Amino acid sequence: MKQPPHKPTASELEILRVLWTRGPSTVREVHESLSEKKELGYTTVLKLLQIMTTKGTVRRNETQRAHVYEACLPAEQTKRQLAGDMLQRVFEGSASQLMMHALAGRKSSPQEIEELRRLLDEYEGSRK
Amino acid sequence: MKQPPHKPTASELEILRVLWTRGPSTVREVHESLSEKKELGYTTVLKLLQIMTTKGTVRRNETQRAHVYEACLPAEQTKRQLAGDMLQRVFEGSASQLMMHALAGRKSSPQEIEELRRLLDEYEGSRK
DNA sequence: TCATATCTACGAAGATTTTCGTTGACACTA
DNA sequence: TAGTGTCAACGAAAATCTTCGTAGATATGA
Repeated sequence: MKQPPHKPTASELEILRVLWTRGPSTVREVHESLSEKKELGYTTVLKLLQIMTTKGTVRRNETQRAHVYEACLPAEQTKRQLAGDMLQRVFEGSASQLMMHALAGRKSSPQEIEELRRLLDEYEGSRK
Repeated sequence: MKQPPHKPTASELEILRVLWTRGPSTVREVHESLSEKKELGYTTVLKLLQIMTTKGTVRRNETQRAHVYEACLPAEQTKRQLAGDMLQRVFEGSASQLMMHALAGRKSSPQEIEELRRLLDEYEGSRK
């Protein structure tokens, strides 16, 4: 059966972000990367990766002694899922509301605003 | 001391949404509102509201036998916090990325796109 | 007043998440 | 080959979340 992709927890997301940027990595590599930001035991990362393996969030290559893990889904897809989930759960599906609240309380550069406009044009163009 | 507002859990958010739309409500009212969507015990809702009270997410008026609960923070503020949190945790602070992923995989009406443009103009205007 | 309904408080079970310690296998090196 | 370091597996503790049953207080109505 094909189960819907699990929504990653906060910790799982941190690990996924490492895998997305580094590409396939060993536990040690993921651990070192995360350690730059906060203290975290090696076996904690290992356990997380093992759990994520059973959940199907990541897969691993066991041909080396140090198994090599990688995300099953591309970053784009998971991010889209997360954004879509919040869109429904918090903003009743209104992208405008989401955007408005995301922009509020932070400083966006004029470049970013310009980029957003460009994206809107692009999105509109792609669907006509 | 002033503690940072707790990030509501999934269930707490469902309750908050009821309180935001209905305004101050009793447990029964919240329960009935939620029951339209899914089955849920009365005491479950009661317990949630009690927990949220200790967390400071909601406050209650106990002058009536049926206590009346209301959200401590306005919807706007909590939504902004949730959107900002995801912006950081998932999209490295890039609003463009967030919007792109939110728009992907769903159909936005031309009206919504127009609304987004309007919001950008407004946002830009407000900060010059 | 007595039965019934409504309400809060309490506690607790089960699930999930987050975190590690320990153990035993394996590999490198002096 | 003996010692040292690295690795995965396992189990489990602690925290948090989700759900509800039960008990006791309070109101209502016949």
